[in-house]
Amino acid sequence: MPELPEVEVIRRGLAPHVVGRRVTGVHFSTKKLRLPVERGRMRRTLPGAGIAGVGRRGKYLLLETDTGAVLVVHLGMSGRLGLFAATAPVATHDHFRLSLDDGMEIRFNDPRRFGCLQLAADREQCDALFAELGPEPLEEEFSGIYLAARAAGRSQPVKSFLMDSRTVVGIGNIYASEILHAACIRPETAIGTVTAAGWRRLAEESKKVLTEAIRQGGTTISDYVNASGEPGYFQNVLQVYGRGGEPCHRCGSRIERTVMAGRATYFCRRCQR
DNA sequence: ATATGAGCCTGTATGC
DNA sequence: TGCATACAGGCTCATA
Repeated sequence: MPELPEVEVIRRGLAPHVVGRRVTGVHFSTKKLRLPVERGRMRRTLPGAGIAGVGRRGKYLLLETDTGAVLVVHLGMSGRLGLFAATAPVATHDHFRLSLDDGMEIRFNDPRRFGCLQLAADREQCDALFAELGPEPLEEEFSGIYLAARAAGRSQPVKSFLMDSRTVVGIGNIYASEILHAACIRPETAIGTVTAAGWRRLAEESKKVLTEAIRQGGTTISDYVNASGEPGYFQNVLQVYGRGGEPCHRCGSRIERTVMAGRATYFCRRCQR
């Protein structure tokens, strides 16, 4: 479900309600997630800790405590993170609940269980988890120059390259199609052939598309909701994703749908070269 | 090294 | 109504 904008919207929604609160308990489902959940360690570490901040790295959400420990949450395809009254009924697929001292709970719900929960003892362990990750797309270091340098001498399709978290974090299947359309570049273009101007447009449009998606509260196709349970609005302004057969808003040609590396891919043959 | 496909799971929509 | 199939926002591993 969530790409960078959705995780960022959840982060911003959660932070004002949980920073400064103290953890009073943790509860788990018995189901396994994509990675093993260290329930014992979390039970020993989290209760009593204060929440010092809510961070984000790519699609990972970070619950930072005043003991230095960081709870790292990834939502996978279908994960949700929300704030609920502790008295609210527990839902199917609620895999983790973090009880707070004001009677609220942060709940992680994930039907497909592609998400994961990890506990880093300190900042160093946390950074180690992210050692392979590329730059944040909204940071200055993410630029056309950077992309061109990373792509030099390689022949991967540009869509796969953009979706590779080692290239840049946070860009998933929806935003990859949207960014490529905004930059007028075909998804299958070999990265070795993209021009300097093309890379500059890709970096710029990545920033624009992701920023606007955050402003719109993310993209809700079927089930994404923010920390308060509300949908986003960016789906209403998607230019290509999910619009196969419909006219391009820019040139009127039919948007095409193909499959690349097993993922639905949308583009306009006329606008994107 | 690099590129694709399978696999991890459940839920929903579609067609027969 | 039931059943089979396809597909879904991510990521990792095996295989070519």
